[in-house]
Amino acid sequence: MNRAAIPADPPPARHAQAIAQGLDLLQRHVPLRRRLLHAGDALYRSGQAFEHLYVLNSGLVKLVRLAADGREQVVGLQFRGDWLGLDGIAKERYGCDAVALDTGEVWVLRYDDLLRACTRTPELLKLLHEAKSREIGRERDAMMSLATLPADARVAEFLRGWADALATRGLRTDQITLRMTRAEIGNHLGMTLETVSRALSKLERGAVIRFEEKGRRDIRIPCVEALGRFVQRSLGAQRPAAPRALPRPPAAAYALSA
Amino acid sequence: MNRAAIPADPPPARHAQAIAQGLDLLQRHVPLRRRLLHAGDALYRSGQAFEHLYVLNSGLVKLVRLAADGREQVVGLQFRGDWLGLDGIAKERYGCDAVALDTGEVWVLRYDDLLRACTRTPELLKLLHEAKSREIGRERDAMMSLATLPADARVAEFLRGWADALATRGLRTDQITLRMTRAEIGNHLGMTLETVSRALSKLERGAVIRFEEKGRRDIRIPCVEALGRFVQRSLGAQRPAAPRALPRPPAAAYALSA
DNA sequence: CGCAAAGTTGAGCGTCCTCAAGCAGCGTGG
DNA sequence: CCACGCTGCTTGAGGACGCTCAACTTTGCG
Repeated sequence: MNRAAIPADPPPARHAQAIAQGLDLLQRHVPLRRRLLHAGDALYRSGQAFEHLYVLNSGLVKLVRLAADGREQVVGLQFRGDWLGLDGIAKERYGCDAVALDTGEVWVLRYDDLLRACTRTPELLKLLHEAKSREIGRERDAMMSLATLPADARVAEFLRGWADALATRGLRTDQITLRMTRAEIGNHLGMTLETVSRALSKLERGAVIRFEEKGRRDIRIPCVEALGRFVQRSLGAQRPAAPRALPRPPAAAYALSA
Repeated sequence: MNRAAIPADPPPARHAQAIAQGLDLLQRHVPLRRRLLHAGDALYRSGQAFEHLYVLNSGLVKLVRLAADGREQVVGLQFRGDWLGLDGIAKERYGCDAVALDTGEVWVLRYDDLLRACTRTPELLKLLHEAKSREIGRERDAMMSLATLPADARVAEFLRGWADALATRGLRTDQITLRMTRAEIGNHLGMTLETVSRALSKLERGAVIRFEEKGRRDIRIPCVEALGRFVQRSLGAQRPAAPRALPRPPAAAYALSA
């Protein structure tokens, strides 16, 4: 039926409340340790034995995956309310480094404690399931960005995603302080630092963003929608319509019901 | 400590048994419906209300994500034992299309049935958690491939991943039947169909793969390790050492314990 | 004040995309 | 049976996007 019409995400900033409630639920039902983070601190490292899950209460954490051959990539950024270490459950070893990019606080909980608490408090289990599900979805968006967007648009999309993350948490979205170097951003987005720099300059020339004076890491976003429009424009320039689309199957074989 | 030394994955084909056991556990404790799949059948569509989870018993399914602007991408392939629909839990709507690429059988289970069963049979819950965790890890590998490898190597890595998936399921890995067109592969890997074709030709010239006569979709892989070596070589050609590495922080701030 | 790290910008080049032509497999119908 | 058309695949030529290399500026810190 309504294929393209993906329903809009839930209300604007009711999310923020949901996150606060989730955190509250956690702290009331699961034994946890609070740990203060400073930029550069590692929560855990790739290959380390999995034992704890982490929930970020404040601050910003990057996830860095490293391959056996030495390649490494920033595969994700985590904000308040996000869970860390979920990828360690399957193999009983973490699959990434988790490194703080800013001061903050993380809640450390033993995985078995959490599971125990879940049996008593089913809402907790729901919280955990949703966190994982969300992570999967987010990663797929990142993949799609890498696979289908030109460099400029990828940077714009990255900023839009960051702004969204802030909005979801009830914070102002007209100003972002990037706590990463151009090299880190480039690594995350699959491009070089020079390309990131040029893309940002181009966004500035197009009045989509503005640099706050002093330091090129504070970015002002007058209008978040303009970022989305910039992405659209890059897409439209490539092809008249339906960029890189797959040939759609005959739309048959719905067979939704029994 | 042992940073780069990520421990090798569990024994060779004990995995196959683990998958079979998982499926058995499922079928014994969760009410499920079996559904036969034919190539082109859609299990579910993006935006549809989430209600069921699916576990693939045989066959091959692709996950296609579609963005609001019409872009779409094959974000994953699922084999026997894999779970489908996990991304629907958070938003209560599926985030992808799941389309069969081959004949097969999928087990359909109501999510709430599963959760109920989990309270009685904790191993089931463990199974579910692991499936999600594995999915997260797999997606990050895909991201890294997109972000850090040149086109040729991406294709090689794709084949290696496919062979791995077969090996994990106790199947022979010296022969792969690609059930996708070059366009689909290219879409998945973020390149055009022509580039896929050229990459495959190059792999053939390098004797890393061979085409089975009749149809260019059956690929023979004399030696899986050769694929990995091909990736390494593409990497080495780019830079003398440490391709696209991040500047590693002072390695301080371990603070593992209390 | 001076050095190191981060960022910007330009010039040249390589990888990959675009466009185009040709071929192979396959089902349909005369 | 073969002509026909259709879809999928391969290969080549040319061009564009993004990478490499390099010079320079700015910021931050001892």
